[in-house]
Amino acid sequence: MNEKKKYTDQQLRLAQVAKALGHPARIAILDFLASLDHCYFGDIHDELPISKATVSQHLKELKDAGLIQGEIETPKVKYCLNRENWQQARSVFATFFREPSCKTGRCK
Amino acid sequence: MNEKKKYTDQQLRLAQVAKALGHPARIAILDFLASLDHCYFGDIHDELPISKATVSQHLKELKDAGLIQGEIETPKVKYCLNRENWQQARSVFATFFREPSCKTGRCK
DNA sequence: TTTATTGTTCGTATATTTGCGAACAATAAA
DNA sequence: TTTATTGTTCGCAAATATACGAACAATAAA
Repeated sequence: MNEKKKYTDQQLRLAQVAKALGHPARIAILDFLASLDHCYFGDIHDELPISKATVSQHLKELKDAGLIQGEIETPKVKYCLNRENWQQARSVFATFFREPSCKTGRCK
Repeated sequence: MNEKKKYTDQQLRLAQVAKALGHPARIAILDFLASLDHCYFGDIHDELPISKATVSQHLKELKDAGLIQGEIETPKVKYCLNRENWQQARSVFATFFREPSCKTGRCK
């Protein structure tokens, strides 16, 4: 048994999402995906100054964090935001930055 | 000269802050600091399941990201949020999660 | 069948992150 | 002076992250 507290689920999820956002390439990908309904791998690659292998890797991380989803449309791969988890992330951050008194009390 | 775009300052700053938030210990530290006006190193260490050397390291990262500030009050060290940068971070995230149409247009 | 297109995966190199104990610094107390 | 308190810094080990070229898979086109 540990003597000190571990982290809450909220803290773990927030850290997980923040980590996924912790690279400019991934931010650029999300900015891009948020600006349209969907697009293909090549479109994303064209937006970024890195190799396709690296883009693919960043996309995988975003997918693992639940922020985006990909779907094969042979011969292309279609990507889009996972809008549901995107809103969840938004709310997790909003809560984090909210005044502490609002988290516990009667703050709308 | 690079052929493809680099990242915008906004994207770089957001990634930098997100990276600083990308570990549960640092989230826990910020949650704690946000809940009070200030506190001392020992108080933070008591909240976390990690060694003081590691706590000190996490604090340094948060300080480097501009999210907190420390001040020596011999023999203790007082820590608190950097409220100004905290609000800036809040707004950078809020913008990021905002609908794209709101970023360019006439959205309040 | 051969060739082209579109991405993913593999293998590898390098850099960064995380974590800890030990040593250290600065001051105060005994 | 010696001892205790409070944190930081150093040195190191192990784990992750970042990046890329090459190889590969799946399909479509020639």
